Amino acid sequence: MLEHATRLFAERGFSGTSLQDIATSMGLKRPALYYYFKSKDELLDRLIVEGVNGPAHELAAIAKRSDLGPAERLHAITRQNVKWVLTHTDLFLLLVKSESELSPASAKKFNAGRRDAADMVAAVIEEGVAAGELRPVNTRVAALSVFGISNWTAWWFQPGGDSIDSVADQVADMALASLQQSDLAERQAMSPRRAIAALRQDLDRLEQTLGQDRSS
Amino acid sequence: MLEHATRLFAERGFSGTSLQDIATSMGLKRPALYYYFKSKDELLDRLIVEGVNGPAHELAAIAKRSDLGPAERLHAITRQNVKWVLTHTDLFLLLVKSESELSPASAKKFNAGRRDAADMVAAVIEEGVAAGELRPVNTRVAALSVFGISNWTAWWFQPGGDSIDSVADQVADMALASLQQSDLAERQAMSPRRAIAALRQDLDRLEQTLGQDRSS
DNA sequence: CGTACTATCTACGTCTGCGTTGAATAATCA
DNA sequence: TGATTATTCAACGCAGACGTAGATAGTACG
Repeated sequence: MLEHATRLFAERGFSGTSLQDIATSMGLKRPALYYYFKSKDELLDRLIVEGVNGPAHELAAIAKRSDLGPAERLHAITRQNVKWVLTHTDLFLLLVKSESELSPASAKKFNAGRRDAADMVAAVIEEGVAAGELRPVNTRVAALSVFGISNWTAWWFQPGGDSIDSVADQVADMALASLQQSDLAERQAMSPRRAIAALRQDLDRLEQTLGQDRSS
Repeated sequence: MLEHATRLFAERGFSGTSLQDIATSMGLKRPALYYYFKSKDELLDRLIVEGVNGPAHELAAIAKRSDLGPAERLHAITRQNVKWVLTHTDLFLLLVKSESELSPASAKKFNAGRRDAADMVAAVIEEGVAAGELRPVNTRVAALSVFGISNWTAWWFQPGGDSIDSVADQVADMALASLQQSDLAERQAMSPRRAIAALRQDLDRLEQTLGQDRSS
């Protein structure tokens, strides 16, 4: 029943959905709903409780993993975030569309959660820049852009088409690539010793290619 | 006065904003508004008329420019799109948040416009992939992701901080980088003759670096 | 069988918000 | 200055939506 409410609120907005609509979609009369919650506002609060800190825990866990480099963590975070958005699309859209109608307490938690998430991603990017894996950028803009590419999936993903995993993969690839240091710039910045090592790799690859191409 | 309505609708949603709210924000009584429009729905329709095909014209013009390569056009389109979103934030948020409350005719035009824009960007990306400038990807996902990174700016941009132009620049850089062929992958795909030329360039750069570093 | 609890309903009260009407006031023009 | 037009208002009617009260039916359990 919370699913029905979440779906309708996500589609038509909180104010745009009457309890009558929800009741009808469940095959009930309107007063029956008051058996489950005290008021429409309390219903909204109950719905968003699961949403405010939904992905925060998992994202923070990824951000802390020391076995991955910053770039890998950024990729994993983006991927995980897309997967959460696409498996909780209704809840996510409800949160975004009805942010202004939240109770003050919920709104506060909501904004704090968003800020924390952005700070967390910004920190990972900052780290990646320091390590030379990512391009030097305004980390706040970069972090929010990563959320943008992830969150917008909620507006266009269609369950019938591509799988959630394949979309999450490509979106995470793009998010990482959008910030990753290009090889060219990387080499210009790297030490002569490392540059020579990179050139040797290139030569190895070239040799392989020519070996395979012996027929031509 | 249309500005007042757009702003309030964008903040609190169409259903969430009463005509009383709008009147109060303008220092008028509610019935005075009916001198300017026939009904609340007509007001909404009037507001979105400018929005439905807002950036479409300019974006299409960029997409058609033959003096720019696909990658450059993608960058320009993204940049222009971000600038439009950030100079029409209220209108944009109104459109996105109240999509479900549009009149059928407006909703149809709105969806058609969105689809056209996505197709247009997808076509540019497709062209870029064919030209080897962009990575091979699902062009639909890629195009919608580009819109994601652009559109999400509406949720976080603050007029006080970075300038619209600087944000648009960085976002466009990221959007392009998210799809641009990396040097490494490029070399793996390139012919041996071109690979050797690229290696020679690398050596030249290395020689220059060492020449400058003679003191060490 | 009777009590208690669950889940739902019909009917009602109340409030908010939309839209209308007719009149009053201000601006403009002849 | 008189007439016409532009702009605003107070008062009203009405529909829709929230919330409440009390009744009804089914179920569990001693």
